[in-house]
Amino acid sequence: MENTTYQKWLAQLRKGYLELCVLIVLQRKDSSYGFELLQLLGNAGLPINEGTLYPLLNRMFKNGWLTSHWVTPSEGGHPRRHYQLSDKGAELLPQMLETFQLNQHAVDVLKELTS
Amino acid sequence: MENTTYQKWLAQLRKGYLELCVLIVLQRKDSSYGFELLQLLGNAGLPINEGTLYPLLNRMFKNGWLTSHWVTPSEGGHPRRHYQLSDKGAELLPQMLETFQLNQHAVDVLKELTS
DNA sequence: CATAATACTTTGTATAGCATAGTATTATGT
DNA sequence: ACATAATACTATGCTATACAAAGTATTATG
Repeated sequence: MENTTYQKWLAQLRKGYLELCVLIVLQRKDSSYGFELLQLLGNAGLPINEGTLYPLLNRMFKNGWLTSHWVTPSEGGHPRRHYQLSDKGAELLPQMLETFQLNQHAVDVLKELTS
Repeated sequence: MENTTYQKWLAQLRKGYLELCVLIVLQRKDSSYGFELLQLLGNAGLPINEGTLYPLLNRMFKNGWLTSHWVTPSEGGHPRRHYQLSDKGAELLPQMLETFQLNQHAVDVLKELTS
């Protein structure tokens, strides 16, 4: 239990960050769906909870950052809810990336501080 | 109001991140207090709300990441609550920095994805 | 025919950033 | 002497998100 507060901190650090990651993937892949993103991000070193991703996709859709449609796979299987970047999402992504990189830069600046 | 959801996202992205920044500053400066951190981070491009920073310092103290003592400035002025890195905080900081940089790396990996 | 895998939904909990208001002391200008 | 600004910290209420856990439904497998 030694690093419980660290684990809690980790969950906080992921706020906002996960949305950025989803936007990046959807820009690269054109279209994807929840279960695939779950595996894709997991394989990229970002294991993400079902109960995190699905509500997150829903929020991003409601915010107008994504468009969505249901797809029934021709090869059979459970219907999938596919998501794509909307115009708004495509406009937002570079802003978010810039902010993310500015944060990275600020950390580097602070590390140069002298007492 | 066009980017209200972007502003909300920004607030989310700072979660966890601000704590990391405070830890970095305290490692470099040995000791600091709320009002000074407010200005220091502001000057480094991270304007931070009073109502964000003071509770944040309190939480970090309660988590055992910081030690604290009150200082009455010899030159006069309002008493200041000084904070320093605790052993636990000093142990946590490199872990957090690594996580933060891994996140940066994951973003770079995702940007290399091909459809 | 039971089980696992695929795929999405819903509910409840904890936490953090922020806005706002409040308290208190010292310095400054007239 | 007195109002105002600057310094410095505290407290309250709101909103939003990550996660755990449980639930629903379909298809594939042994």
